[in-house]
Amino acid sequence: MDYQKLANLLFPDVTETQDDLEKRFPPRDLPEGARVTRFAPSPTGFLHIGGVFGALTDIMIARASKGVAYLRIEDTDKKREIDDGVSAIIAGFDAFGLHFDEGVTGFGTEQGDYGPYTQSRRKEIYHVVAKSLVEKGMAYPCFCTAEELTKLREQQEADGALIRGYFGKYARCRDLTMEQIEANLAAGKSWVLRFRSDGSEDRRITFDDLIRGKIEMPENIIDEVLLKSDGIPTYHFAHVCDDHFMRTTHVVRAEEWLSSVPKHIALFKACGYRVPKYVHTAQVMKLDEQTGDKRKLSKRKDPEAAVSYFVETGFPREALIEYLLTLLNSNFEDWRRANPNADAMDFPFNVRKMSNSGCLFDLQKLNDVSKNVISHMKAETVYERVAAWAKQYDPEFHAIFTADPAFSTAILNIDRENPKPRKDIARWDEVPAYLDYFFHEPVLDPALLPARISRADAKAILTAYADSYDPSEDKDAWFARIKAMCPAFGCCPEVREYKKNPEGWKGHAGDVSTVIRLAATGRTNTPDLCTVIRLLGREKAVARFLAAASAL
RNA sequence: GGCCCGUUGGUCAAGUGGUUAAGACAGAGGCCUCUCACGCCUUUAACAUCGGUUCGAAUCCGGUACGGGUCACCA
Repeated sequence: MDYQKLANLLFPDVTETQDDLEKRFPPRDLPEGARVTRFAPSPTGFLHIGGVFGALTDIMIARASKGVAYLRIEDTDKKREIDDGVSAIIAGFDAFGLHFDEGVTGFGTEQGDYGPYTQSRRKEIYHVVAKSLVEKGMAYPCFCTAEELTKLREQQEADGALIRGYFGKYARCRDLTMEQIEANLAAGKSWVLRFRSDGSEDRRITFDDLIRGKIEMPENIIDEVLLKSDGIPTYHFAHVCDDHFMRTTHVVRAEEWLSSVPKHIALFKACGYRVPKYVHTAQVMKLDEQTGDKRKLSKRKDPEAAVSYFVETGFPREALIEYLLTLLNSNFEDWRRANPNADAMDFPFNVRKMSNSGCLFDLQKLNDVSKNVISHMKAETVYERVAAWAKQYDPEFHAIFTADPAFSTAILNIDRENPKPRKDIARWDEVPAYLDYFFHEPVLDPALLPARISRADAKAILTAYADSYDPSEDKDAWFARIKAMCPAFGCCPEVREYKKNPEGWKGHAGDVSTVIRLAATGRTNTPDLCTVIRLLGREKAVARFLAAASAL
């Protein structure tokens, strides 16, 4: 067989050689030990939480080694592609403040010297490599139709073949003569380019996965499709070409790819490329409420799988990143405690600390992380974030919340910016209900009054308090006055004393303040009441006391 | 089914032959306290299983079970 002739027949337009490509995409000039990673999604749907997980891994690995992380779009499957797939990915990363150093940076925009970073724009590159493989006799055209392949599969199943696929004696087109190929081509038959595997089923290969360690597998024997009939490469071939010429050092991908590594190694070797390091990450799972089993987080079944869920519910982006980092490297939490104000991106990430088993996505833990993150924010920041969230997802609240920014900021500042800040808020969508009583007149539910306090007493307490309320009092003076009011209503000024002798009193200072709290806010639990009332303003507060009193 | 990966408390996990088997979230109890939240203290709870190697095994080896992945002109 004259492979050179076959190569020219198959790829008449290809004039470049692999050497040309090597010159076009020279090795990167990076410091010793710098790692080049890539995140390579397909634009087939919304950005998945697993995508953020993977991208974050790429970025952290690159950052910790002063390397490069780039974004490549793998749009080789035209059938599954959706229209705004790329923008969904970009917007998703943007929402979480994740930025790549290189690659696709926006809608139709790219940056970096190793592009294009969109596979559909790299056809010529793949064809150069494909042609060279044909020249070396390592790839051949296959004219089998879909029906023939289906039949082949059925035959193998019927035979109970242990290994299934296009290989060995099943590979009908593997040994076509030049005349047969020319005839098929002349007849206009469509063809794919297949790898001519020289693997053997009783040889095994070993490789190192940075997370899983040494792995041994049977050698690849399948004549994998390299180029589909439309000339677009399959994932396998594109992976090899791109990661070589984009000079990727570490291929980070989900563990579902683990079993195709032998295929990829065979291809790298056939092309004469150095095999990159592999990092196969465990998948993010969730607990199926129906079956009680752990299972892969699914785009269809689990709304929280889409990153848009976190945007809509209003988890701050930092919280999701922090949570993901704790999943990625469990010592992140220790580091965070030691460096409470550091940028999460400066965390010294270690690939080897990554877990090798799939973890459940734990919303409760995210909640906790988020409360901590928010508690460390300044009131102004919280205000801005809530306003931005509400603008899109709760316009009605947005209107009242932003009507008086100084007031809204002040109420968000209660018990904030001190060594033990409150941790009431985990997500922005909790804020409207949390701050409700500042914006709407509360209704006092008599059922919430302390059982020890009669309605008549409550009414008297409120009337008396409305009269004497002095907004200039600080916390101590404020509570001192509450205590001073107690004896008039048969209540004990000191809770501690009351507890020692509950029989001697109708109630205690806490009960009195509960009545006031109910009148002012309609709730039994609120942040520091003194501040709440002061922020309400004397007029409004007194009006609430009197309204509640008359309702009793 | 073949091949591969995995399995430490409810969850995330530390741990690489000798530990009272960390820590965090969640749960329970308590302290603090005007309520709540915060903080602090206490507490419940785990090495899938069976064998082997070893003076000694969560750690090494093998079998079993269970979970996950993969076997396309999808990625």
